[in-house]
Amino acid sequence: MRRAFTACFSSNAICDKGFLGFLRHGTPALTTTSSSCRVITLLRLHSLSQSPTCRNPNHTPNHLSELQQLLLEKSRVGFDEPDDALRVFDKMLRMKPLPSVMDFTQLLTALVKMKHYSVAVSVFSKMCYFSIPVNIVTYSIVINCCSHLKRVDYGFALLAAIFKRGFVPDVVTYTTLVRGLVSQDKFLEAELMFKNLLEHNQIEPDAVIFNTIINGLCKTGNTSQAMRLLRYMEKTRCMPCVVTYSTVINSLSKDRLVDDALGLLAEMSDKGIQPDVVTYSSLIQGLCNLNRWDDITQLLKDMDRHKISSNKHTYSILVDAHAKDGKVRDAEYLIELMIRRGQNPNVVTYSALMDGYCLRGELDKAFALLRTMRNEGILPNTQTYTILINGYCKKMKVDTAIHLLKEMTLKGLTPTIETYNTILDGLFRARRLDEAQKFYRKMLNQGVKLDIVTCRILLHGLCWNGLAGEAMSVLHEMESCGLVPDIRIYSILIHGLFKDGKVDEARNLLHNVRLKGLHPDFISYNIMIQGFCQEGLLEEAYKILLEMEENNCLPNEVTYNTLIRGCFKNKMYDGACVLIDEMCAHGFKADASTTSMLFDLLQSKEQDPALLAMQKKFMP
DNA sequence: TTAGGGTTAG
Repeated sequence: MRRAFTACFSSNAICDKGFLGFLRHGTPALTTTSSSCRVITLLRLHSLSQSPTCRNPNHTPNHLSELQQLLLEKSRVGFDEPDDALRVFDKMLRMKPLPSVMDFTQLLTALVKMKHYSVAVSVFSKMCYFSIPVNIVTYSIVINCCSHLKRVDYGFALLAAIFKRGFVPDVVTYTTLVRGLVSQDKFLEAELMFKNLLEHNQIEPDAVIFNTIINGLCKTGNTSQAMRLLRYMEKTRCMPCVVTYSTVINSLSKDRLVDDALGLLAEMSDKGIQPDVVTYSSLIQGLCNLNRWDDITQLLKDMDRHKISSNKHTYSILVDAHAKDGKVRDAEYLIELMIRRGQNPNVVTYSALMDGYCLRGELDKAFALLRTMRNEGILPNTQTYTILINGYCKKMKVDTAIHLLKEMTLKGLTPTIETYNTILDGLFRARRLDEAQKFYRKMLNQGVKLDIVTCRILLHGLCWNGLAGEAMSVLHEMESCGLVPDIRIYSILIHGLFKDGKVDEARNLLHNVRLKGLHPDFISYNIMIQGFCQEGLLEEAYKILLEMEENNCLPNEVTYNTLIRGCFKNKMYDGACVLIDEMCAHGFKADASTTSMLFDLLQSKEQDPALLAMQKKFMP
């Protein structure tokens, strides 16, 4: 196990196909599939390419104007298949005179609309090969494709080509690159590039490039800086727009600062900037996270008043919130409602409902929903399977979960680290230790990159199965591989050590936590109190209680209940009585386990004076 | 100037 762990953390080799490999990889085979629309398209183009050519520059040949109309239409609605676009491209190559740069860029746009970014890149490379004229717009489109494919490095290679060919990149070209950097978690580089462009007057910044940077700030957790940039925009010629506000509102909502977000909404209205469905959906999401149902109703009414219709996103947010809150019937009703209002649920909507079923343990319904999705032609994705796998694992049906993992892989879906973590946890919880360790090794062999959650599951699994010693060895391995354990990892281990009766080791680890300057949280403090109580070390448990108060981590209901039960167990009824009074004074209540313990004690025949006093107090 | 860039959901 330890060796396996080391192997995982030291193997970070990345397979890089390079630009050509990437092009080859991205080029689909020019074969198979047909649809009525495609046939019509091809017939039209066939007739276009057969028609006589016209070289009069003052007169657009009929076939070209037809092509332009077709491309315009396709760039609006997209082709049915990428193959269609490629066939159109081949016909265009053979046309005389050659269609214009704009015609070719419209073809690329159509591919981008269909999200066939790698196909668009390969079309571009063919254009270069056949010396088809290109311009800065063509380059910007292709850079955008590279950004979407998370290959901003190729985007920069294209920027070099732009300079080499004497074109001048404009604000759109640079915005695309900035966005590419942001989407590849290179925000600092994006910010630096933006600042340089401004300092050297390379661009006249517009709202879009500002919004891209603001979005980057939000994504990197700098919402307050994003807010400052919004304020800065107000002082410039390009004023913040609905997208600027929506981006910041979305980020504030995610940070649980929904009241600030609502403040911005009011500000927008004051300034005459109309919020749209994205603005409202972001706010609704924030309110859902805080279960502020009344405010959500209010916002939905506001949307109605302003004639802003909910879209798939809005409904999915609402379905998810209801499902997570256990209100699956309401979630089902919302899906019915969205269908009635002409919004078809998609994989996100159904997966959210499925999560609700799984949380309630209604696995039959969750599985039936998977079938419904398939019948409706909605393909379940990795997250759908992960939700279902999680549902089965929580119900200890790990074999079904593993079967689903195989099924998703066969369907060409790539499980994520969350999928693997879920199964690993399921195996440990089902106490199928050998299989868990085997599964873990398989994860490593397949090159799955572990995260801190995997480590927690592994350590928790070992501790849960009475192998705290082994878990400690894994911890040391983790540290030697450069992974910094957090307080949750230490809590798991301290819990495990106490569980195995290794009190001295638990104490040592606790000492290490303090030495490392980590701040224990409620959970870790409560674990320690429980551990000491279990061992009859009430004095040490009480010291932890005092430490909590000193460290501004005030004891909660769990703390008091744990300590009180510890007192009962160790026949320290006086102490229990004082703690009960203190707990009540703080507005906390005895939980089910403490109450039943107290009830049993009061029923007992024990003649302890403190117990008799308690009897008088609780059963007068 | 009929072609290119920015915000939301599980």
